[in-house]
Amino acid sequence: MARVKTNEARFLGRYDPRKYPPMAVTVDVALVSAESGRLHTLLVERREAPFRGQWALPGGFVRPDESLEATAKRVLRDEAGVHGVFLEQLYTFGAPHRDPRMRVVTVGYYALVDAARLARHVGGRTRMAQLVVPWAGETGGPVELVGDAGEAVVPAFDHADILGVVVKRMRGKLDYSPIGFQLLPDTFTLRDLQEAHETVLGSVLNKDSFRRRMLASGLLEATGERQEDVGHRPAELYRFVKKSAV
Amino acid sequence: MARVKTNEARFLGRYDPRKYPPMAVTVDVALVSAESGRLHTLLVERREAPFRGQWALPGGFVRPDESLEATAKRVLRDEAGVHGVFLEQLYTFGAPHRDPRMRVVTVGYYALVDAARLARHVGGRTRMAQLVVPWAGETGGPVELVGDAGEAVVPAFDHADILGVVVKRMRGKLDYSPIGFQLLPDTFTLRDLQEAHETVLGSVLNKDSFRRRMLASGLLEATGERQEDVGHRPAELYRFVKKSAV
DNA sequence: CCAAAAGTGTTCCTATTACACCCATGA
DNA sequence: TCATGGGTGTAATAGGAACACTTTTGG
Repeated sequence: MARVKTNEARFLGRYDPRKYPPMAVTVDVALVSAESGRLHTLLVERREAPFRGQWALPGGFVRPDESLEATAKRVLRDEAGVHGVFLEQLYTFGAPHRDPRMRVVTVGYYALVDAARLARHVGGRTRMAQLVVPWAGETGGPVELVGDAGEAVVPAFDHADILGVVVKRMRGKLDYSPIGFQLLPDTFTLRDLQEAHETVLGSVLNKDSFRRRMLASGLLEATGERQEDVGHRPAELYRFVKKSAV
Repeated sequence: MARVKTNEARFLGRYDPRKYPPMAVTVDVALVSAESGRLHTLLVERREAPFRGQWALPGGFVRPDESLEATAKRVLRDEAGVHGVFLEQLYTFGAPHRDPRMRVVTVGYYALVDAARLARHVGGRTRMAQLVVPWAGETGGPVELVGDAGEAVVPAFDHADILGVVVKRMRGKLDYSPIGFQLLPDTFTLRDLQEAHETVLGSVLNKDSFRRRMLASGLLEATGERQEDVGHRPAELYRFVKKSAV
C-alpha cells in the first residue's frame, strides 16, 4: 500500500499535463422564463471575437478550482445578476469546431426564473429574446430566437442547439418534476401555473384535471390571499412547498 | 444597472483563456448489461497512476478533432471490444480534484448490451462487476461493486458515482423509452424483457399488465418462433422494432 | 398425469377527461 | 345585471392491477 502510494507520488511529480492536447472547458447557462404564452431567455452581447457583436448565452471558462456548478452560479451572478434560482446540468456540447479559436467543450446548464425577475436584469450588454420552437412535443432540434420587434436573433456558437435541448428537457420533466413553479413568483394562481405549463409544452391542458392533479400533488399550499383588481372573481394565491419525505 | 456593467467589465478583464492552467477532457463509458436479476458493468484495470492496479470504467482523453460521442465509441471499441450498441450521454463530472494529476472534466456516457455479448469481451485487462444499488427508486447516490466471489471492488476515480447516475437514469427512462430491449439479444421472450425491467428497477412488476403494455406499445414483433428445450410451455420469441412515425 | 410457466378473459380500481353548474368580482 | 374567469360536483372513460383460468410443453 505504501509502495503504491510512493509510486503514485513519483508519477505525479513527473506528470506533465501540457503534453495533452490543449482543451478548454466552459459553462453556458440558459436562463429561461415564461410569460403570457412565450418562453424567453437572456442573452449577452459578445464584445470579443469570435461572434463579436452577436448575442450569446451567459457563459465562461471553468476556473481551476471551481466545480462546474460553481461556474454556472458565478456566470449567472456576474452576467445575468441572478442567484438562488433553480439550476440543473443539461448536456455537454463538444463538437470539434464549435468554437473557431480552439477546442472548447461546453457544459450546458439551464436555470429557471419568473418573468418579472428576468426582466429586471435586462439592460446594458444583456437582452431578452423569445424562444420559438419549430417542432412539436419532444422531437428536438434547435430553436429560433426573435426579439421584441419580431426580428430574428441569431445566437453565437451552437447556442440555438443548446436552447433546443433546454426546451426538450423542460417538456420531458414537467410531468413528473416540480419545475413549473420555478417559472413563477413566490405566490401564484393555479391559472398562472397552468399557463406556465402550457407555454413550456406548447399545447393546451385540461383545466379541471390540471387543477386536481396539482392540488393532489401536495406541492401547493394555499396562502389564504387572493388576487386583487382582476375584473372577475379573484383566484386563490398558492405557494410552492417542497414535498416532505414520509 | 451600472453595478451590473461594472461586474461584467471586471469579468471580461479577468478572462483570458490562455492564462489558464491546462484542463483535460475525458470520456468514460459505463457498459451495462442485465442477467438473472443482476446488473453488470465492464471494468478495465488501470496500468498507470493514478489508481494503478484498480479497476475503472473504459475511458480516455478526447482527441483534438474527435467529437465526444466519437471518443465514447472509440473507447468502447478499443477497451471493451464492442460496437454498434446503444450509447447515450449521461452527465458530466467535473469536481476540481476528482483526478489527482490535473483538472480533468469527464463526460460520462452509458452503453447497453445483452449479457452474452458483454461476457464475450471479458478477459485480459477487463473484468465484470455486479452493481449493487444501495438505494431505492430514483433516490440516487453511488453504487457498490462486487466481483464474482462477492468481494467488494472499489473503482477508481468517482466511477462509483457515475455508475450510480447510470442506474438512476435507466430507472427513469425505462417507462417511456425503449431501453429495456437494449439489454437483450435480438430475439427474446416477454418474460426476458420483464426480467430485464425488474433488474433495472429493482422491483417486481405485474405480469399481465407488463405483457399488455409491451404488446400495445407497437415496439414488439412476434417472430413466429418459440423457445426450445425449456421444461415447460415454450414462449413466443419477439423482436424489437423501431416505432415508425405516422 | 403432474409441474411449470405461457398466455388470455374478466373484473376491479384509480386517475384523467369532459361537462355542467355555481361563485365572486368589476363595470 | 352582465361578463368573466375561478372553483366544484358528477359522470364517462381509459389503463393498469389483480385474479382466475386455460394452454402447452417436459418429465
